[in-house]
Amino acid sequence: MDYMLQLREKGLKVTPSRLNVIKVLDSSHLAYSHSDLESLFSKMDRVTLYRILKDFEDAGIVHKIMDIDGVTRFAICKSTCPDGHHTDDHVHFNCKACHKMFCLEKVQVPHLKMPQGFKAMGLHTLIYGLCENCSGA
Amino acid sequence: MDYMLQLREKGLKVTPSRLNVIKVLDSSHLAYSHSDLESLFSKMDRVTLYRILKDFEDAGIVHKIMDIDGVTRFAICKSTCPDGHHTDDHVHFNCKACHKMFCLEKVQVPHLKMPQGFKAMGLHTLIYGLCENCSGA
DNA sequence: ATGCAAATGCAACAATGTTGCGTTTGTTAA
DNA sequence: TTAACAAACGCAACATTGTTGCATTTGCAT
Repeated sequence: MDYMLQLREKGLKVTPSRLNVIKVLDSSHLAYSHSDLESLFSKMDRVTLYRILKDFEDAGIVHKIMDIDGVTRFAICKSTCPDGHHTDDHVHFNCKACHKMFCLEKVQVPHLKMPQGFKAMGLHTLIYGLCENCSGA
Repeated sequence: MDYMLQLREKGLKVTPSRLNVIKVLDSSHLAYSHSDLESLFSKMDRVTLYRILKDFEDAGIVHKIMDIDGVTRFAICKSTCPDGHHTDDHVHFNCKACHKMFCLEKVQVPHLKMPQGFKAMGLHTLIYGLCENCSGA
């Protein structure tokens, strides 16, 4: 594992809890809710998990997004984001059936023209529908 | 006012609380948070406000969106949405400075091509940056 | 004016997220 | 290796947001 390296590079101490969280998130392109992770690591304190996710977000290791139901979710940053400032303009897909949330890194979002006076700094695109498993395709 | 008509058409009884809420929302293209409205109508019960907004959403009078900070907000539906099923695919703009949220009805979102197997049913586009007031333009 | 269903207010609860503080642990440097 | 310090952790308490049940009030149709 060079998760240890990755953590140290960001100035974060290597702890079992952090390694567990980063391992799970990095091994899929799904966005996990806090309660997903909480039940996955039942012996970890709830507050510790909040703090780990916050630290990871600040370090640019994960990004936080809202799903269609207003639940906050966390996913690994595949493309390296500059610390603190996430450039995760990629599309997120939320399945209405299984409620999983996918990062669709490859879908390109065209630039949108803003009305006079509005200065865009970034955008979040959330698509909902049926995922590959649930669409029966 | 024909807010009364609008409410009756949707099968909702006309009450002072409902008239107040619909008046505020309809008189701007801003999306209001629950706490915005709560402090605006301080004598209204918190639960009543939740229920009014829920009823309005079900009736297609308002739509609910998340802002950039994960706060749920409500805005009037300008284009008529079919009851219960919102087609509010328009863009929302969140100002990083004043935290206001605008409905940009006129910005068109191009159709995005999904990866194999993913069936899109709708999308939310949230742009953040500086609004006309805060950009100094 | 009357009656009924719908809307409201209140209390209690659940879920999610935050803060403070004492204890434990990772890391650096002797 | 060990000692020391800062960072991370666990726990308790609290804040905010949203939900549910029930008794009371109110809008509206007759």
